[in-house]
Amino acid sequence: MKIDARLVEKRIKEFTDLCQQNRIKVTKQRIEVLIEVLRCNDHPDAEKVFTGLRKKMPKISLDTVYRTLRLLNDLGVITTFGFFREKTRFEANLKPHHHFICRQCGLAVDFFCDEMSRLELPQQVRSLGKIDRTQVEVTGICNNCAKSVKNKTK
Amino acid sequence: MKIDARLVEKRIKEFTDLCQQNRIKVTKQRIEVLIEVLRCNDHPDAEKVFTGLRKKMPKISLDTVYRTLRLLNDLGVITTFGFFREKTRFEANLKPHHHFICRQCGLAVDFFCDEMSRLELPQQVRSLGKIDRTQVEVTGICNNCAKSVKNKTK
DNA sequence: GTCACTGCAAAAATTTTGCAGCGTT
DNA sequence: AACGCTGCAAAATTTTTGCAGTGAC
Repeated sequence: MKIDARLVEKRIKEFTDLCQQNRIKVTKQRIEVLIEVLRCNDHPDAEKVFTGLRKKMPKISLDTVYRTLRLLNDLGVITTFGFFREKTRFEANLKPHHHFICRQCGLAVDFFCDEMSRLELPQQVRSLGKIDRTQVEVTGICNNCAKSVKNKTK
Repeated sequence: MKIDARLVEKRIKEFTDLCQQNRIKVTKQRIEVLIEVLRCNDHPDAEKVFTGLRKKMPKISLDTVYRTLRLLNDLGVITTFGFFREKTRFEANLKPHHHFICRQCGLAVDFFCDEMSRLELPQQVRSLGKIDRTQVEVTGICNNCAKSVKNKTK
């Protein structure tokens, strides 16, 4: 709940600098959405950001929150937990394993790694509850997508 | 693409046994959904399972696929990739870190662990593409939820 | 035969989009 | 002053639910 004002200033500055570089406007709503995500350290969804913000900014609309979250995510100012706008995906492989996921196309490849599977969790984590599964998620851009990105001017 | 018939038999038997234990009916649709998820090794979403199945079973409906996937997931016969029916969640913490997530209530706690952050990925994985992030996801039941579950007869 | 399951259609929930007016640059 | 952004409402997308008939036990 404690919020470090200096950190918030720093993160806002990072954001406004990025806006200037990208000719994106700095608006009250955008600043407030960023502050709200910084303030909530419990990985809020769009709805929670929205209701949290309404106390300070009663006129903000849910779609602006969605648009802003996407913008902040695209700029790399915030991240998503799991994937952005992804449907639920299923898998039948119940053996302990890990994933490589391409954040461009969603390609998901299973891999096994004894070293990782044997990892001991810090006591601090084990004390949070009963652990069922420890899984490594490796995120990146797959070779296929890397090829197509090279064609565009990035 | 290669599908091991013996493995499929084994998994179907596991499922039918669970059905008998739980007085759940074994239907053609349920068996076929399970086979389809076993057959797709690319972590399909409900829509993909549905369209894949329609070739064999043209009358199956999308809502049956959804219902069945949820049932299989609840029985522990399949898993989801990320979380089932979860909204997109955001976080402002950009430093490399890991998560404990309660699969009951969605509680997400960040934690740091040098040993994990320093993990070297197998060559097999690094060759899949450009790696941006390696994150450990620990899934379980948090202490709070464990308490409330104890009250029910499980 | 019973009652859980399916398919249909319709609803709920989540996220996106078109548009007219407003506010940042 | 220009034009990107907001809020509204409406649409699109993903997932769930009510109901009458069907099929598993």
